[in-house]
Amino acid sequence: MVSGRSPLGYYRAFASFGHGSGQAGFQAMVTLSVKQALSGHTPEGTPVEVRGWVRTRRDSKAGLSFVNLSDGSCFDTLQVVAPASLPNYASEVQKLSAGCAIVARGRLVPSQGKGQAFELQADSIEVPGWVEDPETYPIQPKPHSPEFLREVAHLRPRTNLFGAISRVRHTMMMAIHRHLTGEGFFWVNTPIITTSDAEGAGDMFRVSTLDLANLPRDDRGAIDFRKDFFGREAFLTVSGQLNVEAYCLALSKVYTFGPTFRAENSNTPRHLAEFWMIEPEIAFADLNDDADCAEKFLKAIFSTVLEERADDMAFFAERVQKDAVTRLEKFIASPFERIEYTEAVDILKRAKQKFEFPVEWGMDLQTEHERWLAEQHVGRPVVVMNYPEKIKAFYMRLNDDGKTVAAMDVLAPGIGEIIGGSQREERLDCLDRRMAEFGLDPAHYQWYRDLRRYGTVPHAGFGLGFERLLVYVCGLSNIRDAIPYPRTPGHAEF
RNA sequence: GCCCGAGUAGCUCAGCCGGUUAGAGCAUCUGACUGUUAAUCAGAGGGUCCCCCGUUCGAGUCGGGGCUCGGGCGCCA
Repeated sequence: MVSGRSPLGYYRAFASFGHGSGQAGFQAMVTLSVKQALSGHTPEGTPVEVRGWVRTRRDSKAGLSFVNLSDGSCFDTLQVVAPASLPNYASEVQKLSAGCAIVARGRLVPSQGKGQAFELQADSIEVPGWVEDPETYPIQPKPHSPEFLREVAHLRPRTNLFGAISRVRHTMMMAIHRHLTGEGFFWVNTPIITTSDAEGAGDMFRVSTLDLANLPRDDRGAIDFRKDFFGREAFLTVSGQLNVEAYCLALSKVYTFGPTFRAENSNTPRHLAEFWMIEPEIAFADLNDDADCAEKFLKAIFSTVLEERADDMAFFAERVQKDAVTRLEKFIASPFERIEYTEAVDILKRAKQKFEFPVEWGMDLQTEHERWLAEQHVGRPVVVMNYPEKIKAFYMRLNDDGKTVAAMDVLAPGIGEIIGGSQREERLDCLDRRMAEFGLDPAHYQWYRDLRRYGTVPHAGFGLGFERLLVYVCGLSNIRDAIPYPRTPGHAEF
């Protein structure tokens, strides 16, 4: 909504972009988005122009047609009323079908029909873009399966579902930047091309300019990457965390937010080869500070989406998942529970619930365990803290018990793990010991070790897959619908 | 990568134990009707039943192989 702006001010803001302005006694044409047209901020009778794509057309023998127009600016469509007196009424208006691009000019008036407050009484309708074969245009005014729409990823944003997802996606991205900025964070753009296997986080995509048909070889017959573009092996990033730690130990509160790549052969509704990840990192902070940060973060993002995209969220609740709105509201209102990993294992072992996988101290929790904890046992989001050191990454801080590291997972009802984080090992000797245990060559991590040699401090952070969060917010069942052009094993169309 | 399921009109699907010309809703086109709301009513057009091989007098239907899609698991965010 365009709150805090007078109708007059709104009008002025757009009048300068209109046609024929500056003539005395002539009211300038105002180009409005559908959202603006429906907002009620434009004085009745103002000459306006709206542009978009036809969703449906209904003809009336009373001498007019109703054209529902969408331009993506909001969930709702604008009803354009086209009188039979238009010169192109029979030749064009009555031939409009779903997907046609039109420019409609006329006056905004209160609607005589039910279902909308305002409508456009058209003086003219231009059709810059026809649909060449209406019968085979894939997007019809009816529900389509997400599976089918994945085959037409270039046209699916024209549906209610993907329009809503796209707007919520944008709103969430902006909400993340706004929230973290408000908390004093700086956005650090860590590299997309990397030469270190950041944390063994997964298989990596190789970046190379070598001629695959004619690879340079060294003395021993191995591929000579010294001849490659960067003079050594290079890959697409699997995480910006290690790089952002350096900026954390200078700017105190930082985050990465960018594309991330995993070359794993994962064929599930929860995995993408290319996705966006958010990784906040805070200095002078321990695991509890990290959990506080994560809780505040999630609640702020969800609040913003509910506030700014109420129209789209109402659609998800109506058509995708009944409790799409209420569970976010419940999430926001619930203080997170915090339990120790060791305690969680005890609870799971005592649970009457039968699990497919056994629970044993030292094993990572399965999705079924995580969901049972959050949904059945606690009934709200829960942070599980301090996991066995053997199942967690090398950079996580060893606890005093010598058996666990300061790692945390945020588990939410409905999905399981939504955030993973940890306090980082800031002690050089401990870090070196853990790297040795993981078989990592310290020579490849000199700059990372330097951070522990020069002004090291306790610090912590977490990682969050953006599309998984979007799946949760929208109530989707497949992550391939949470990103415009999904990349998965065997798929990089479009 | 492993396991399971599904491919029939533009879309969503029905099609029994193998048997005549493969159906419905929506969409499209034509007409009727109407300030209409995924309008309604009537009619019409629209099919390589995913592909190949096999069994059979006869295959959308049964068997084998392949392809594609979906789900579960693993890896993980």
